[in-house]
Amino acid sequence: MIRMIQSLNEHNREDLQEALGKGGQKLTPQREVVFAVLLAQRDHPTVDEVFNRARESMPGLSLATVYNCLETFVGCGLVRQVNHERESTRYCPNLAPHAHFRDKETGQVHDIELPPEVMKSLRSILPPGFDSEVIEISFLGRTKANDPLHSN
Amino acid sequence: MIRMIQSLNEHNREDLQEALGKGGQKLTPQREVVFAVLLAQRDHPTVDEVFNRARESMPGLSLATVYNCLETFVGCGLVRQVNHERESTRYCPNLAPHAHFRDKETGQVHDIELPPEVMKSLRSILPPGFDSEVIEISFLGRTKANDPLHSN
DNA sequence: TTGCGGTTTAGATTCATTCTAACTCATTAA
DNA sequence: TTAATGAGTTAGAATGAATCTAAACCGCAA
Repeated sequence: MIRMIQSLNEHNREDLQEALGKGGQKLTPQREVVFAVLLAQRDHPTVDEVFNRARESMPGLSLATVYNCLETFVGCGLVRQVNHERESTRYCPNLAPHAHFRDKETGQVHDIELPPEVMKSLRSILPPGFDSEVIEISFLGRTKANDPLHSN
Repeated sequence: MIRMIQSLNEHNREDLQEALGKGGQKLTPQREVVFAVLLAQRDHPTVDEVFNRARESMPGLSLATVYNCLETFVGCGLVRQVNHERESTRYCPNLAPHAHFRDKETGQVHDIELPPEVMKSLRSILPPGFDSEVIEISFLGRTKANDPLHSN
């Protein structure tokens, strides 16, 4: 698939700048390109994938910078890390609470919406004294129909 | 803590032998020692931790063998891998369905029982066409009281 | 213009894990 | 008894994602 990496639109750039600002960080050209890559194709790319896509519009970009940018985004709460077993970390700009479904065959990662009731029932299984900030839920399996609505 | 690594009791050795046999694998002295280490202290050790504990009773044991043994156990369904972020894989002989709670401060991993209703409600959030074999749930947070009942 | 701090960069380093090839050892075949 | 087979074990090399390091860069304030 040929895909032009356009820069961020006005709205997204403002969001990015604001979130970075709150975390005491600046908006740089590199950060803008890396963020644009994440928004352009929401397929949970690895750092290498982000790197390769970003270099299409910014050839001088270095891998270390992509690591730095993504770490900064995570620190500012703009982006979530997704880990499966010990494979390369993937990145996802979907901030709504959601689980991940990993297709055993294709390796593709799909977002699964998490209704509040389910979150609540999960929190309820913690014994007293256990205080959880983050809950990670991941499914591993197969997708029979490739529902395009959920294949991001 | 000083801890003697005893070998397996009759009952556990039989279980191990049977499970290995079903997977077309043999019971070897190394596998017995590694399995005994997992049963002796259910604290989700890393490979290195297993290695160090196992060498107390079998000094010639090699790290590669520990990797091999643990992989064999996982293949035979005797043991589960536990991953958190991209830290070293940990191993756990608790086969009942359970989630993991990771203490942000100590790094300790606690098993959290998973009632069938919760499993069901989780399965129900998958859109049609998504068929999941494995569900991994992990909490990250703090434990206020160090409840000894759950600190394995 | 100079200095400063944060950012970017290339390359080196780390470290868990996997791979490789030699070796051991029990069992089977000759 | 000996040879052959094959799974398991071993030490060390190789891999690869991620981190570290030190130099270069850049916008900005003094």
